[in-house]
Amino acid sequence: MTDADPTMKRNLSAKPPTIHDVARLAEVSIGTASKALNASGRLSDETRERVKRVAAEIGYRANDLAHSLRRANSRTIGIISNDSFGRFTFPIVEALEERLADEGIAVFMCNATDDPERERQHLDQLLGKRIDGLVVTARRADKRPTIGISAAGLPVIYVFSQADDPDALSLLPDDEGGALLAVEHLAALGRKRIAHITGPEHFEAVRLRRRGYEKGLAAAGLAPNPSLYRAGVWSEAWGREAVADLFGNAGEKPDAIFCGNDQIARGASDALRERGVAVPEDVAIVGFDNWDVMALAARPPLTSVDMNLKELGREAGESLLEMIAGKRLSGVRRRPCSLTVRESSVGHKDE
Amino acid sequence: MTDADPTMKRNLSAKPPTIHDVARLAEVSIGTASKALNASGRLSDETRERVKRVAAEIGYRANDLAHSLRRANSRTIGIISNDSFGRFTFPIVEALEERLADEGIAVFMCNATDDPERERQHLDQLLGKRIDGLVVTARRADKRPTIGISAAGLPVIYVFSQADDPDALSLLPDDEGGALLAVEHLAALGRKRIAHITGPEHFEAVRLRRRGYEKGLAAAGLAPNPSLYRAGVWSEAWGREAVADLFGNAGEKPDAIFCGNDQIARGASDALRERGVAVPEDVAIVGFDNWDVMALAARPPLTSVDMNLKELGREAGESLLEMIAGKRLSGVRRRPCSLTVRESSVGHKDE
DNA sequence: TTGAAAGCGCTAACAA
DNA sequence: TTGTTAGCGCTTTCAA
Repeated sequence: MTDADPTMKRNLSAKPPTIHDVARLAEVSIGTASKALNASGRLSDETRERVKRVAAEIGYRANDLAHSLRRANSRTIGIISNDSFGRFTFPIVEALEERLADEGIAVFMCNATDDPERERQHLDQLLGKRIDGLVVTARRADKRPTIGISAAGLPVIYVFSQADDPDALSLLPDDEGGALLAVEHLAALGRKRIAHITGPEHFEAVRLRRRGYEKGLAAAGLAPNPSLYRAGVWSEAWGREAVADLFGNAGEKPDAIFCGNDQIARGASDALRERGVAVPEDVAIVGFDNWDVMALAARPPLTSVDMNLKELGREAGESLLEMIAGKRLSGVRRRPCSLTVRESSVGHKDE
Repeated sequence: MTDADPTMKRNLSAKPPTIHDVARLAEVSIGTASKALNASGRLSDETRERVKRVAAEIGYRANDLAHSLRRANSRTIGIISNDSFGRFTFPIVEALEERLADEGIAVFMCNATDDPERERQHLDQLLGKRIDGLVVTARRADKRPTIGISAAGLPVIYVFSQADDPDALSLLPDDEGGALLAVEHLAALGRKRIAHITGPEHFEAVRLRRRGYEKGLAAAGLAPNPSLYRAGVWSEAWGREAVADLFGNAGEKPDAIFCGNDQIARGASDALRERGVAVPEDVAIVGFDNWDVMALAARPPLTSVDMNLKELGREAGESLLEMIAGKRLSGVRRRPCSLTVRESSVGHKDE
């Protein structure tokens, strides 16, 4: 695999051309070449064209390192995840990167996977690279310790992750509002006995979604029934189990289920079908996350709350840009969720 | 949200301390300070300690930009995905980042989402940052055009993505070998009529896995039966449909199904259960990808081929480091898959 | 309109 | 053992 042919050896000494090379070949001074390439200052068109032509010919690309050294900024930011990048952080990071790329800002990606030592190490490295800003993200939307920034004045944003420092800016989906949307939707369909099967209560998102669920019931004039609320884990198996429990014994059955995520919703949907309960005719289902893999594969496809993560990422980029420009932002901002309606709540659309 | 209190205004002029500051406060020359902090050269312990103490006190962190400008390397690499980062690329990128972080190399993340113009733009930016190496990745393990590198000598690795340039290094999972593992496993369990339900044939992975499937049959002395091979799409619905087709008409039924991915496998598994066919007693199932969300939620959990993507990423990092060190690597390298055995092929483990 | 030169922060070669 | 200085590639003043 290793090529020993010396003529094929990659030319390690082939350094990229510098502005000095351009200036020499175009027979102008370095200062003139710089002016020509940066379209700044007064210069004859002839000279400018000549310099540009030479630059293109030799494939000149300005060295951003040198540029950053002169200016105080690196046009670079860091994004650090204290849990492995996953399903939730990914759309966020992607949209953020896209927004910043528009401004010519590059993104360093660091994964600290809940290892504080590694986080510190990454942070130190990023600081050495003189990043202009930092984004902290996580898998769980719970509070995390404020990042130990030794560089005062570095703009920091927490996305899908909440700092315990009130001076920091945190960007989160509006879990409560999302849940409210779901319940309003079910109530508007005439459902009266709306159950809520959700994840572990140590997640702040679970508590917030529950609050939205209860507000939704109240707004629809429905009395909350504690036996229709079930907290468990984030799995399909739990969704099936909770349905077995809710429908297994005598007593009044729910006519709708709002689930804490799409996996639970899918499990619930499967369990209902297997019991011979029709979805959505007998029981309407709404999930949370709008994760296509789950929502579309379920039978019928799931109506689900969408956290608009891409939008969240784009906005994080926007805010970071503002902070880099000198604006001070802080506090917790929650962005609205939306509802994607499919057959699990409204029946076959074509019928 | 914007804080107008001037005393709270972040100190934009608070530049990070330089080695000059350290030298001044420690009352030594800049050269001495540098030597002390880099643990190089002869120096009195007393001076070295004093410099280090001062550096720690004022929170000095060397400016990597200046450092990189002096040395020819930036200790930075770029990773560019020509499709959005997803389920497959993520573990790869993560492991790669982790491996490189060990060497103090930071990773720029760029997403080009099949937009050649954006890819060019990102590449230009990365070149400006004087990256030491580049990793190209993609969602589909098919051939892609060699990246248009104007910087001769820049080490490039294609991971989970294959360049059409034979001089480039591509790192891929061994799809054929993985399929072989699956079929060997099923044959060893005594299955004789092994079907293969898979994805679209325009994927190279589909063609390779089919070849592995056929080799596996041959190795077990089983005659290939064209009617047991079904190519379709990568969805659960297709898995269900193919099962309905395979089991719907008279004629001999398969006693095992090797599926092209876990979604198909799950669909197949669901369809079999709903037909009253027992898995694995009547029909054993093996999936591909070992995607926990699918494999563990299926009933029973799926035996599946694991592409060892983390390992692939780690190895990509390793190879890139070697290339940066001057080694020339090229060609297509396929890394072995492994088989994760669960109840869909061997029945309840506890019984 | 163009050129010369300082300096961003750092390291390394050389001088003291 | 410590200090001085050139120079990495760039932009920007100031001078010509």
